[in-house]
Amino acid sequence: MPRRSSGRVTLQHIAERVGVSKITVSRALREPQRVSETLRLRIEEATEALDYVPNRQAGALSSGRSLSVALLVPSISNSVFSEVQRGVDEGLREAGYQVLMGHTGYSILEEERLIDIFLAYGVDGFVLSSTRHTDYAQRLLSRSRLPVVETMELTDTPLDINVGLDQRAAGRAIGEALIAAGYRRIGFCGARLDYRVQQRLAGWEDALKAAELSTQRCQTTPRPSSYRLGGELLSAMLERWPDMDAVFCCNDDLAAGALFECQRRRLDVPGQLALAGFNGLDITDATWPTLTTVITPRRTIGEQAARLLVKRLQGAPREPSRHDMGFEIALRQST
Amino acid sequence: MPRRSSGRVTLQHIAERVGVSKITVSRALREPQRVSETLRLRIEEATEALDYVPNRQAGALSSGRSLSVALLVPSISNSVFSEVQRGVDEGLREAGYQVLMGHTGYSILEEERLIDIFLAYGVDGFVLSSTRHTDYAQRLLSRSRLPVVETMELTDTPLDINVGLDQRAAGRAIGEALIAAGYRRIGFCGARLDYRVQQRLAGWEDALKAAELSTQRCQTTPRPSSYRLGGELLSAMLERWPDMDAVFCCNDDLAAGALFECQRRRLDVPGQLALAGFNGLDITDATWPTLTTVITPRRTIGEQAARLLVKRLQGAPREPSRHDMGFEIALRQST
DNA sequence: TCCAGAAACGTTACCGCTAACATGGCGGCA
DNA sequence: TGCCGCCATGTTAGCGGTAACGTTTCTGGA
Repeated sequence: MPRRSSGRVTLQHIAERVGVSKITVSRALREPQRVSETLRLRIEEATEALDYVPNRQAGALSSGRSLSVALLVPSISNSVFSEVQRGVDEGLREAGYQVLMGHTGYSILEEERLIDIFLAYGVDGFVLSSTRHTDYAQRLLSRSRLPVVETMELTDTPLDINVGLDQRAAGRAIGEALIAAGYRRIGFCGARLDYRVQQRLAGWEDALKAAELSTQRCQTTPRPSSYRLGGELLSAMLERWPDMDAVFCCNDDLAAGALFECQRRRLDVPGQLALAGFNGLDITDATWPTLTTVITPRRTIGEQAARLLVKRLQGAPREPSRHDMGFEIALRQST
Repeated sequence: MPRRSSGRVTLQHIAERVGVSKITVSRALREPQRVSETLRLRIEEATEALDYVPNRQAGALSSGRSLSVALLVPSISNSVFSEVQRGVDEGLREAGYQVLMGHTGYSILEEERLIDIFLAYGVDGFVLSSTRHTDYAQRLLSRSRLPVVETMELTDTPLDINVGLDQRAAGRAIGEALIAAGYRRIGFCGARLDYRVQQRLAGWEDALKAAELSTQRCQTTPRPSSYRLGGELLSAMLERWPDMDAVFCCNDDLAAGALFECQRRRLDVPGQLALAGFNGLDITDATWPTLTTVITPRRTIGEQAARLLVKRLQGAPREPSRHDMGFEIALRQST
């Protein structure tokens, strides 16, 4: 008993039109050199004439490979990750893979849910943007035996491939840069407080402690980061520590928001207060004054993740590895 | 001859463990009320014990529904679309659908490619963020008979469902607002020049012509929008039309960039030059001075798109419709 | 001339799941 | 008691592809 026929054009339709078997059509489309020239042309013509769209689900079910990869990012609106996404996308597209993106909202539970979903979709690999996962997520991943790239931060215990930068070292470096520039009463302001932000904070503390400076000027909140929040945090800090001469903001959004607040208060930057951000988003190079920041190689991280993943997808053996992509301090007008 | 068994846990494994047939397991998971209480519990237990992950590809292949929907946006880094995405995602998740996102880079050819790909993945519907498509894309969509929502802008000839706002009317409204505020030598600056920007420009011209003002102060470029570009365009405009007293930027990024350029030039905003943006991104409410803009209901558009799509996915009949979600002029400090 | 081997295409049997129909058992009612 | 109908579960036959192996035809060298 035939089920409702979806009206969809299948290999069978093309095969009948051309007068061959469907496996031949399948071959003509996937391995053209294995089919005779004339037949291949006739099949191509029929394929176009019928507007054939292959059914990847069927193909994946049969072959065990879906030619797709899941990319999980914490946030879509955060342009930090859109850069990573581009790198990943570009690298994987070249190799014939489609990237399916999900966003976790900075929650490892949501990450777990997405891993489950994308496993159900039969992806061939994962690019994650963190090194922290739930136990169940780790079990699912290791059980699946799929290649996994953990990005953005570095870890001593990678699940598989790890591509990122040393967030703590970067935090320390910007702290040292501020100290070198002569600032002594340096504050830290952080939002969201995910693991990466905590690492940056730890690095900032490292730098200040090494210079025997006080690390008390530290204002944090679990609220998500935004321009306005940058202004609010800065206001609170100025109230608590009026003598502060510099602030390292855990990301560029906060730094820009803090800068706007300074403008509102007619506070001269960097004359009365120096500001530094983190990531090197476009805005840091556009504001007046331009913002000192830590430029993170997001695009490169994405590309490298893609490159290593493709190697594994094409059969390279699994061997846990860690790739430090570094960072760069950009001293600009705000310090 | 058995093919390589993937090590994957299937319904069959659970069925054997519990001692029933796999269709019963399938039912227990999808329609729990159709299976006896005791059996259901045993099946649930086995499912958890084995970390069963269903194979959606197989399910979709068999049932003809994948419970997934494609959302195509022009750009991921543009936060305008991340808001739309959230609305869509939320609405569809409630109904049990997974959103698969793709980005077209503002190219209808890339959109066509993605439509082809997502059809191959067997999505059950599309949310597009434009009303302009290639002929082939339109053919594919109409052939597929899948529900399609075209968002962001309005059209007189929707493929199916259309949810958006009247970009031209919005452009006209901000033009009129500037005129009402007393400005007479009003410029327009636009980047990318996609269809929506062209509509805003047309609206701006409508307003100026209606007030018998010159529309010559118009600076455009096909380059993608960015903060820096806003500064560059403004510089060029100030050079060509030193008498200009207000500028409507086609989006908030340009407006913010223009504002930064004014700060750099020590040009008082709004005293010497008024600025207006478009979209109502967070930044417009954070800068100093805050930026006048047109607030577009991006989140609402996404939610409404999801709501209408779900209705169709659940069987509502197809009837082309157009939904104007409006906009709001936010007069702030920059004018 | 003969035969091995490659090239070109076909047959069969699945991948994992579900729609549709089939079956057996039990309660309720005339 | 007998029959109807429903509830819980099973059987069969695919969905649209592809892996693996088979068959036929062609080619060329001993």
